[in-house]
Amino acid sequence: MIAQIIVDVPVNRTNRPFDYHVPPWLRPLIRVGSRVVVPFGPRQLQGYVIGIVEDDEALPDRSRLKDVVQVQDDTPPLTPELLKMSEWMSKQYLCPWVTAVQAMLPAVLKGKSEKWLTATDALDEEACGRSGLLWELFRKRQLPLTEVEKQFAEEYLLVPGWIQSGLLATEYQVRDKITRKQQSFVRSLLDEGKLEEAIGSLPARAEQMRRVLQLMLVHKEQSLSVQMLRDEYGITRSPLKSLESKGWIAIEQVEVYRDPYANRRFQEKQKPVFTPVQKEVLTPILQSIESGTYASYLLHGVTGSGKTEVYLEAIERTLEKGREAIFLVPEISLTPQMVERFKARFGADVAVLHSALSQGERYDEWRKIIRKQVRVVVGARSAIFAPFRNVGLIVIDEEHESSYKQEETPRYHAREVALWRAKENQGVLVMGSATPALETYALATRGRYELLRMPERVGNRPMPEVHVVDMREELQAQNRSMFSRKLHEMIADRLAKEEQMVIFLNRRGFSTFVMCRSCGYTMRCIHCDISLTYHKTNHTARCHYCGYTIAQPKHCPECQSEHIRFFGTGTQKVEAELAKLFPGIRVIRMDVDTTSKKGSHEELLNKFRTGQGDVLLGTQMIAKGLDFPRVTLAGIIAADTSLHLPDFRAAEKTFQLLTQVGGRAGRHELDGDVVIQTYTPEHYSIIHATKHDYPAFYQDEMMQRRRTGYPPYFRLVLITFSHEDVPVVIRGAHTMADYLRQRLAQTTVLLGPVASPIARVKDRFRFQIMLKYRDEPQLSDLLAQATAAFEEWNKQQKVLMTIDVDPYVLL
DNA sequence: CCAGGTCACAAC
DNA sequence: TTGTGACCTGGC
Repeated sequence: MIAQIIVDVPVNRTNRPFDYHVPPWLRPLIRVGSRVVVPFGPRQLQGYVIGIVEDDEALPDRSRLKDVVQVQDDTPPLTPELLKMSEWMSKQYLCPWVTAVQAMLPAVLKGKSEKWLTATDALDEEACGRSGLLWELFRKRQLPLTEVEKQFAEEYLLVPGWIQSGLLATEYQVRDKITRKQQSFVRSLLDEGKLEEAIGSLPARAEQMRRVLQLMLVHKEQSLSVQMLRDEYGITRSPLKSLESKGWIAIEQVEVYRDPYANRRFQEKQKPVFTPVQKEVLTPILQSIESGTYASYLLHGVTGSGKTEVYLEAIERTLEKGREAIFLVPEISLTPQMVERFKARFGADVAVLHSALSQGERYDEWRKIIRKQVRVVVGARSAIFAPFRNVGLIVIDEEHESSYKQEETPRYHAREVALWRAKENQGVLVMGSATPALETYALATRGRYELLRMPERVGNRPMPEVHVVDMREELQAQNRSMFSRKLHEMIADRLAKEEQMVIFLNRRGFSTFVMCRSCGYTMRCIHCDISLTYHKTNHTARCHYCGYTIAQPKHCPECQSEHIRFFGTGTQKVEAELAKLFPGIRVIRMDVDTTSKKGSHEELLNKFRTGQGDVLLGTQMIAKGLDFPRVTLAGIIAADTSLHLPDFRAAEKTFQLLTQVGGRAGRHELDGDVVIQTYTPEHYSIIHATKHDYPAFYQDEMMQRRRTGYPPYFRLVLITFSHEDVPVVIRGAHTMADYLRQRLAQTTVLLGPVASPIARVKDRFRFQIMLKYRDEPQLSDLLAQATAAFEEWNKQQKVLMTIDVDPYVLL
C-alpha cells in the first residue's frame, strides 16, 4: 500500500505529493485525509494523506520508498471535500497546498518537528562519569534538544562527541498541541435497593454523604460531576473519598469539552411573526433549500430590517432537510447577542468558532463538528472550513466586511470559498448586508446572485434622522471643541431624557503618533517606513510592524523643543472632553486598551445594556451589529478621516461606516438621530449616507471605479517583493514584471514596479507590481509559471515575493 | 592542513 | 523549511 502525502514544508519546491510505503500495521488506520508523520530528508515531519494506492505493483521502484511512521488520528481530520477545497485554494491563491490545509484545521493539530537526544544501550553508570547531562539522559532516556541546550549549556558542546562514540543518538519526533480537558465524575456502584439501604446505614451526621447518595437515587444511571456537586450542593472532596473507599461509588476522569458558554442559560425565544417583506425574501430562499440545488442570494436589507430572523428561519429549514448550516459573522466576539440568539434557537446543536477562544476551546468546538454532534456553526472567517459533510446553507452576515479577507497566506476571501463550497455541495449561499460590497452588488445586478431587498425597518420604524455638521463652520463660529454645537446640544438632550448614545471615533487619522509641535518632526521607526505609536502604559513609542521600541523622548531630536508629545489615543481624548463638558456623564470606553482582557468586551457591553453608562464610546468595534433599545443618538466625531486614505475603497468604507454607525440608533420604540461631523459634507459618500441611499452611492462609486479602473470593473493582483537591498529588490520586481508583461492579455494593465506605499518594513525594502485585468482566464496558471521562473532567477538572491489575489490592503 | 563559515540543493 | 556536504577562507 502506498500513500501520497503532502508534507509540512510550505515552499513551492516541495509543493507536491510524495509517495510513502504504508507498513502493514498502519493499513487499517490510514485514510485519505489522515494526518501522518513521515521521514523527510534527514528529519521527520507532519504530512497529510491526499491519496492511497492499494496496489503496490502498480508503482515502479517502490523499494526506494520510505515508510509512514505514524498515523496521528483514528478519524482523519480532513474530509474529502476539505481536501478538494484545499487543492482549489492552493491554485486559486497561489499558496502551498499544506498551507491551505493548515488554515482549515485548528492550530493544535499542527505538528512541530523536534529533535530529541536519546540514550543508547551503551550508556551505563560508568559511561556517565561526572556528566550531569549523561546522568539525566541515563535516567530519562530522552530529552528535547532545545532543553539540553538550555539546561546543560556548558556540556552542549560535548554532545557531538558522545554521539560519535555511540553513547547518544538523535531522533525526531513530531508533536502536536492536542490537550484534552478531564473532569471528575462520580458514578453509583449500587442498585436502587442497595442505595436506599446504604443511605439508611449512614450515621446521622454524615450529611454530605447522604446527600450524594440521595442525588444518585434521583439521577439513576447518570454520572454526577464533582464540580457540580461542589458548586450546587457544597459537597467537598472527603465525603466522596469515603464513599469511594466503601466501594459504593466510583470517581472517574471523563473527558469534557472546554465550553466558554457552559453555565450560561439561554432563553428560548418565541419565533417571531414574519413581516410581509421577510416572508417575501424567505420564499425563494426556502424554495432553493427545499430543492437542494445550488443557489446564491444577496440580501440587501437596511439596518434593523430583520435579516437575522430570515437567516435563522433558513437555517432551521436546512436542518429539517437533514443538512448542515454555516453562519459567518465578521468577528463573533463582537456580537455576543448574535451567539445568544443562536444558542437560544438551536441549543446544543451549535458550535461557535471565533478568535477570542483559546486554542483548546477552538479544538473542542471543532471536534463537536467533526463528530457530528452539532449541525450549525457560527463563526468568523475560518468557520467556512467547518468539517461538515453535507453543507446545505452558508450565510455570510455583513458580507462587505473586510475581515472576511485573510491577510496572510493563504490570502483567501471567505465569500469566495463559501461560493465554491455552496456550488460543490449543491447548497444555498445567502449573503446579507445593509451596505453590500460593490463587487457583490455588481454581480447581483448582473444576475450572478439573486438580489433580495428589505428596504424598511421592522415594525415600520423610521430610519434615524441624520444631521450633517460642517466642522469648518464650527471653527468659523469660534467653536474649537471636537464636539459641534449640534452634537453638544443633542448629548445634553439625551442625558436629560436618560436615553443612551453611541459615539464613534474613526480611529485612523487620530492615531497615536508622536509629533513635535514646534518643528513638526514625527518619530519614525528606524527599520520600517512608518510612524511610531505611543504606548501609554510604559511611556514608550513602538513600531506596529517590527516591535522596535524606544522611550518617549522629552526633547525633540531635531529642534530640542520640549513640545514633543503624542497625539492622544483618540478615544481617551474624547472621553476626557466629554467628562469636562458634561460633569457626571458615564462613559463606557471601548478600545484596544479596555478590551484586551478576555471577556472584557462582553462585560463592557453588558454594563451598557443594563444602563450603567450613558455613552458607549469607541472605534470601529462598536459600529457593527449592536442592538440596544435605549440608544437614540449616534455621533460620529470625524467622518472623513477614512475618506482620504490612499485606498480605492476609501469612499466605500466611509459610506459603510456611516451607515452602520447610524444603524445603531432608534431601532426600537424611541426615534433616533445621527450626527455626522465632517470637513467635507459635499462628498457623495456622506451625502448618500445621510439619505440612507445605497443605490445612489453605488451609482456614483461605480462611476469612480470605472474611471480609475478598479474593481468591480477590473480585478486586481498585487505582487509584493522585499529585500534588504534596493537594487536587488528592484531587479526581482522587474524580472517578474517582464515575464508577465510578455504573456498577459492586451487588455490587462501591469502597473509598476514601484516602491510600496510602506517602502520599508523590518529593514527590508518593498516594491510592488499591480495587475489590473478584466479577462484573464488562465491567470492562476500564468502566475504559477511566472513564480517558477522568478524562483529560478531568485536562486542566487533571496527576494521574498507574495502574491495577493483580489487584495484589500494595498500597502 | 584543518577549523569554521557560507551556500546550493534535495527531500518519496 | 532544514540538514548536509561541497567549497572557500583564514589562521597557523
